[in-house]
Amino acid sequence: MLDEGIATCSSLELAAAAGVNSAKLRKDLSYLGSYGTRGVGYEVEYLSYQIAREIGLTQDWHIVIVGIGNLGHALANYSGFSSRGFRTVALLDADESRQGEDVTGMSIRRFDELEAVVAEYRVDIGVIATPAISAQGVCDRMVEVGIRSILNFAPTILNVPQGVDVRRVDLASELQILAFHEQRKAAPGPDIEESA
Amino acid sequence: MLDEGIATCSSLELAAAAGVNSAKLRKDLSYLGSYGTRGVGYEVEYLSYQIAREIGLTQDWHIVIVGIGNLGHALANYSGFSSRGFRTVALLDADESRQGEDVTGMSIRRFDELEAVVAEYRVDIGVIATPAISAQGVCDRMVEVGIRSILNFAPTILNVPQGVDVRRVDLASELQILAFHEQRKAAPGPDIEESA
DNA sequence: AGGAGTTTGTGAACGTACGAACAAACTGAG
DNA sequence: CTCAGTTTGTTCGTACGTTCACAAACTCCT
Repeated sequence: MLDEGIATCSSLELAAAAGVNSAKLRKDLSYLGSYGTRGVGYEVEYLSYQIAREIGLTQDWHIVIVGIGNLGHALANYSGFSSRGFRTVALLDADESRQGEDVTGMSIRRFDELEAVVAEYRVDIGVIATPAISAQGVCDRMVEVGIRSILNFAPTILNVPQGVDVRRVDLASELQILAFHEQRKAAPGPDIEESA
Repeated sequence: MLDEGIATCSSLELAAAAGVNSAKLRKDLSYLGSYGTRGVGYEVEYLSYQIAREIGLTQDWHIVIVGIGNLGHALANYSGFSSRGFRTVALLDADESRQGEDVTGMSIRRFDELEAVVAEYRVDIGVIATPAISAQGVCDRMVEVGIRSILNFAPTILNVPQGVDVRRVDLASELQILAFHEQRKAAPGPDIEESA
C-alpha cells in the first residue's frame, strides 16, 4: 500500500490481505497503541512505521549461516532476507572441500572460525542448515560464543539453555502435515462431490 | 529408537525427545487409540507403525515443485523428503532458459506442462518456490488441474477455494520473529544478569 | 498371592486465543 | 448543528489447547 501511494486503509482491508479476521487484526494492532482513527481507518505510512519499529525492522540484523549445502546456498541467496534488514555476515561449513568457495560474493569459511566471526561483527542470529546429526553440536557452539537466537532447519529438537531462542523449520514436516490432511480428504469420502 | 533396537519407551522419554509435556503427548497419542500399556509404556515398533499409518507415512506421495531457483533447487535435492515417502515427480519453471537443465537426474520442464504432469502421475502436493509476484498465478493453475494441497514458500497469502489446503513457510518471517524476541531481550534490560 | 513401584489414559481446572457485537469517535452532507 | 454512515477499540462469551492430578492397570519382587 505504501508503494501504491494509498494514504489510508481500514482494518477490514488489512485483515483480508493478511488472511485473518478483522477483529483479531484490530486487537493485535491495539497492543502497539491506538494508531487508528474511528470512522477513518489507519494511516498507511504512520502505521507502517510503527509496526516496523515494533518488530525491529528499523535496525539491521546480522546473521550467520552454518551448513552451506543446497539449503544453505538457497538461504545465502534468498533476496527476501536483505530486503527486510537481514545481512548475512558469514557462511560457515565444516566440510574442508567447501572452504573458500564463492557464494554470492561471499566465501565459505571454516566452522571453527565462528568465534572470530562473532568477534568481528556483532551476530544476532545463527541459522543452522546442517544435517540433523551435526545440528546440536553447531547449536552448542553458537550458544558458547554468545548467540541467543537460532533458526534451525535441521529435523531435530535442539537443547538450549534458558534465554536462548530457537525456531524450527522442518520442511518435511510441512509436507507431512499436508499429506495428513490429504489422506483425510480421501479416506472418509462420504458425499462430498462438488467442483471437480 | 527403532534403529537403536529399543523395544519399549515411556511417554516421558517421548515427550523429552519431542520437546513437549508428557501429559500432552499421552493425550495426543490417545486420539490414535490405546496403544500403550500401563506400568510399561509404549512398544516402539508397534507405536511407530500406528503413527506412520495415521499420518500417511505408509504410502508414497507425489509432489511437484514449481519455481526452480535457489530454493527450488534445494528442495529438489532435499534428502529429508524421499526418506519420508515423498517423491518429486516433476520440476517446473516458467523461465525458458532453464528448460532441460538437469537437477539430481531430473530435467526441468515448462510450467505449462503442469496439466500433462498431473495426467501422467497422480500429484498429491504442489510446492510453490517462485517469486511472490508469480505465486498466485501458479496456485490458481494448480487448483485448476486438481491439486488440493499446496506448500507455499513465496511471501504471499494465497487465495484458494474451499477444500484446498495451503501451508505457508515464510523464511524471512521466521527470522523476523527471532529478531523481534532479540530486540525484546536487549531493550528492557532491567536487572537480568546471569551466566554471561 | 500380595504389595510396592511404574506408567498410561483421562477428567477437571486453568489460561488463553478467537470472534461477535457494541459503544465511542470520527466524517460529511444537508 | 444534527443526523446518518463508517470504523476503531474493547468487552464479553465461547471454544480450545495445555497442564495437573489421579484412578486403573501393569510388572516385579518377596
